[in-house]
Amino acid sequence: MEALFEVLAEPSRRRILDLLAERERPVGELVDLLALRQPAVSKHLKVLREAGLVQSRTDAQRRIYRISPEPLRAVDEWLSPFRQHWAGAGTRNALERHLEIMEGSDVEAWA
Amino acid sequence: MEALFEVLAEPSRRRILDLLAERERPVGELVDLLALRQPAVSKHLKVLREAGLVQSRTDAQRRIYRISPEPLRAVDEWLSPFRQHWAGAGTRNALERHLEIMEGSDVEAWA
DNA sequence: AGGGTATATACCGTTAAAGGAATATATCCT
DNA sequence: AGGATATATTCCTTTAACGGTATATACCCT
Repeated sequence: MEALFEVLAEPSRRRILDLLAERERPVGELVDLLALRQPAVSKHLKVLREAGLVQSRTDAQRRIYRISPEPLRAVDEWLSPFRQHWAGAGTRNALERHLEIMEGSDVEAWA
Repeated sequence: MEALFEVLAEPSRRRILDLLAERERPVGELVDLLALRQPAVSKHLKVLREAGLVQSRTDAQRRIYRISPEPLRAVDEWLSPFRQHWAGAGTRNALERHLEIMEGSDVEAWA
């Protein structure tokens, strides 16, 4: 049981998701696009399948994969608490910075 | 140079970000909250610092850490293409499913 | 049946991440 | 100065992810 974020940590796997977000594709097409051998791609697809991020359907010898993005909601939800910070201290305009200085907060001490 | 998603793949590091999202904290407090020894926590904080996800300020012997969520915007942006799918095939209502069946699409073949 | 194509699985070797113990560094206090 | 506290760093061991080659499986076609 691989955890969602671990699954997404692999760059090739994110690339596969990007490619499948455009349209569904057979394994061979992914192999062509992904500087990886076919077994490596199949293994990544297995991980993605087990994470519920892709689904596959059979077409003769080929397996057509498509995206199944539902689990990504969890990532979106995990981000929620941080979105507030984006509008807050992280991104300050000149006025806000000025007010902080007036109040004596030592912004520059942070690194 | 650690890539953002790799940094976030570590559960303890995400937990640290969650804790710092609530409020800034010294290292010792994180150690208490995180079934990990102090060196391990310091190492995770180093990784988070180098990813620009946290900042630290000195308070006598202590280092107070706070969140710096700007880099998380990249995650948010990466998710964008998938949000459309959430409202699309991923989450279908009864009518949409019915129409697909009428059109002969074989939804059940996917897994 | 047998050969060809497409994908999955098994079995390696290599590499690196993660955590612990020990130690170094920095700061405070008396 | 010297001891105490807080954190960072070094070194080591264990574990597992990743990719490759070789092979198995499944399906097609003649």
